[in-house]
Amino acid sequence: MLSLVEENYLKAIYHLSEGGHLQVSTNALAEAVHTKPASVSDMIQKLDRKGVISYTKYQGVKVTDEGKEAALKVIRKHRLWEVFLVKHLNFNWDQVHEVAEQLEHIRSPLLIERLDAFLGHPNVDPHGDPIPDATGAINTKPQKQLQQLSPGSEGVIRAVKDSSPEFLQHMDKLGAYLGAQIKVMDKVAFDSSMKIRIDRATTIFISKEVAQNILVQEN
Amino acid sequence: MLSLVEENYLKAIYHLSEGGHLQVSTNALAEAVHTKPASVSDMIQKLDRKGVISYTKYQGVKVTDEGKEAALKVIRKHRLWEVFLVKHLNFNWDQVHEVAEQLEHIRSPLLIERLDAFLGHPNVDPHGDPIPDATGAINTKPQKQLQQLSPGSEGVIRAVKDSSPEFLQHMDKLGAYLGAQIKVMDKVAFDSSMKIRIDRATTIFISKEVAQNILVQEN
DNA sequence: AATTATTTTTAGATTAATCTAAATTACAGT
DNA sequence: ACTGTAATTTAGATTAATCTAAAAATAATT
Ligand SMILES: [Mn+2]
Ligand SMILES: [Mn+2]
Ligand SMILES: [Mn+2]
Ligand SMILES: [Mn+2]
Repeated sequence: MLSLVEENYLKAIYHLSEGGHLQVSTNALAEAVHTKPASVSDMIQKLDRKGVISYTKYQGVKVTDEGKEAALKVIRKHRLWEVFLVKHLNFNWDQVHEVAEQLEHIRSPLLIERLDAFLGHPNVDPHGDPIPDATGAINTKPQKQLQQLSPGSEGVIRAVKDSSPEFLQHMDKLGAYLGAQIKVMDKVAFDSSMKIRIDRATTIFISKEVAQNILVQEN
Repeated sequence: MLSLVEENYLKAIYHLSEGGHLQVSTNALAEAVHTKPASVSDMIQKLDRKGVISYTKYQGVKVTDEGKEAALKVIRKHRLWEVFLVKHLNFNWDQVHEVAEQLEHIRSPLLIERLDAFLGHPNVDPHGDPIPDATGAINTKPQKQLQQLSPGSEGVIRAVKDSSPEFLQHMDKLGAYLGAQIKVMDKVAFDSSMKIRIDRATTIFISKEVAQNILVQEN
């Protein structure tokens, strides 16, 4: 049984190790959970004792199979709640994260099972992130950063890498949304910025930073 | 700003003082929040310092206006979530309390406002308890304990005083539900048990204890 | 390889919430 | 008014989560 705080640490470790880094460093984790490295050092020893991560001093941590299962349960809840907020309570996609961060800790197997059914067993959240099923299985489709496409190629926006309100509000301003059809019109070699056409209608310019945070399914 | 634990104490104090007792005793509160009197003694001093209750040593506590406002916000959330669970997630009325006990602490003014609208601004929860509006106003209708009715009188079940799973499951077994039409057929002087007819169809016997926990609106 | 610099861990404190045991106050019945 | 019981409060500890400052280990640079 993990506390709310322990769940947040575990989820952060899981997310940090998703990015390829098998060993998650103390400093990176401190940054992610907004605490100091000293606090992290204490906590990872506790999580190691609980068996959800494996930790060797000065070498960082790694989630165990048991830890992965626990992390995925929290992530599942987080994303299902996000779907509820957007689909049924008319939240915008930039307003859901903070609330879901709280709701993900509600303990009730029945609740999450019923919520999932109520929502029609969605497989992605409002940011395009996949929702693990009750067993923890994730349905992951091949996606590329928009930045990696070359002029002429087309695709559909499927997810965003950055779910911060700032980025999402910028997306809204650009008229870029999940499901939008896009075509790369031009790519500037100098700064990797791009000109893209959305829904065969409007043409916009986006910076490299933006293009890196848009994930597309290529046609 | 109150912590989750402080919110639970405050809500308990509010509920205990609803029963007419203006001053809530340390022991009663300890029982209600499942802690020891020593812990309560500490906590009520803190809540007094925060201005939500007024406390004089050895004399018990009383919620202040500010405290009442805060308590009603938590109660509003608790009851709205209960409605959601029953109406949309198919929970039975005996399954909602524990989960609502957690959900009532989620902090998001937007969430509760939207949830209220989504539910169609209900004014009672699944146990017939009134739901305070956003300003804290409660719409309270005249209700009597079924136990107080005399033979021949009729009415409608509007609420239950006891929301424990045990009592609610017993209600289910009896076929007694909110909105049911009832008529008192007979009342035994010896033990105050009653014979009542539900929906002009089935006749059942109920004990004094049961009759005291059923609230009816008399015709 | 030796010396810095960085990262990580430990030591020692702090705050919130709880407990047990002891001290105090209030109340009730003679 | 006195005395015993019950209720309440205080004292002192404990656990979880955090912090700052200092020590130790690792990594990077001459
Ligand atoms: Mn969280
Ligand atoms: Mn998301
Ligand atoms: Mn609660
Ligand atoms: Mn209720």
